[in-house]
Amino acid sequence: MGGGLTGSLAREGARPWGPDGWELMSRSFFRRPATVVAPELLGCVLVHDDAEGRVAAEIVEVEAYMGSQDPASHSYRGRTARNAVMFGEAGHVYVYFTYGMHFCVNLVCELPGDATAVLLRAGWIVEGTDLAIARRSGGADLSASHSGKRLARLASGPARLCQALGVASPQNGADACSPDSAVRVCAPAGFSGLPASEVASGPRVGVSTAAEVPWRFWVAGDNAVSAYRPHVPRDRQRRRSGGERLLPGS
DNA sequence: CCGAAGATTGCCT
DNA sequence: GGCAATCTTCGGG
Repeated sequence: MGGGLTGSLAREGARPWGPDGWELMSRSFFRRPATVVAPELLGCVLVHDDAEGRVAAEIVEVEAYMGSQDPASHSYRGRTARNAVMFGEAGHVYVYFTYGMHFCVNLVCELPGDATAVLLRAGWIVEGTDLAIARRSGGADLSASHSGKRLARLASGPARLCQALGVASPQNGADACSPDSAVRVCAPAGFSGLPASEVASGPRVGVSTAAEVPWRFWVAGDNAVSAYRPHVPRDRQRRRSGGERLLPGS
């Protein structure tokens, strides 16, 4: 196949990512409910520039979080230091830290105070593949041996996407609609979302409340979309070093 | 391929 | 103190 680009495209017939024909998403695009914005972000490209270089990913899986109406949203119980960006201007990036080791990235929607957002769950790297691989493999240079399956996993999952793009706490609050921002979202000129036939939806992943609403959207058939895993409540929190054991005879 | 379990920090009850 | 919008490794099939 071609070979001019640094990354592969997720879909046949898509406009190739490059310097021409792509433009920044407008603020007004994000000033709508997250459930409307979310599916339209599929096919757009998230870009992050830093001292190491540029990595860009086509967005292929997202979830909407609906603020005070949505018990699964970080903003459901009001503003805190952590979620403050969600309560601000649309088009900004809300990055949060979770599970003691991972970052995830959202795009803020609607009007200030609404605190709705779209979580970016998976992407295809379309620029900066070598840097993305280096970041995901902890610095080891494994770029030679990369099958399509392994490439698909590079940014498949919200924390993998952030790691591949180098997005973390310093990027929290960045304005994705500003040409001067390190983090931006772009779309082909005139883009108004993928054809409905290419968009699938279903329940959100890893969410224990409001599991019934189909607010997860993905590019139908895309290899980088994580398989659906229903939420499983924890109860295996025991088991520290030091020999806790199950009761005998139960 | 699949399921189970550990890692590791900060937020919220 | 519990557990999270997760990922990885490891062991078995």
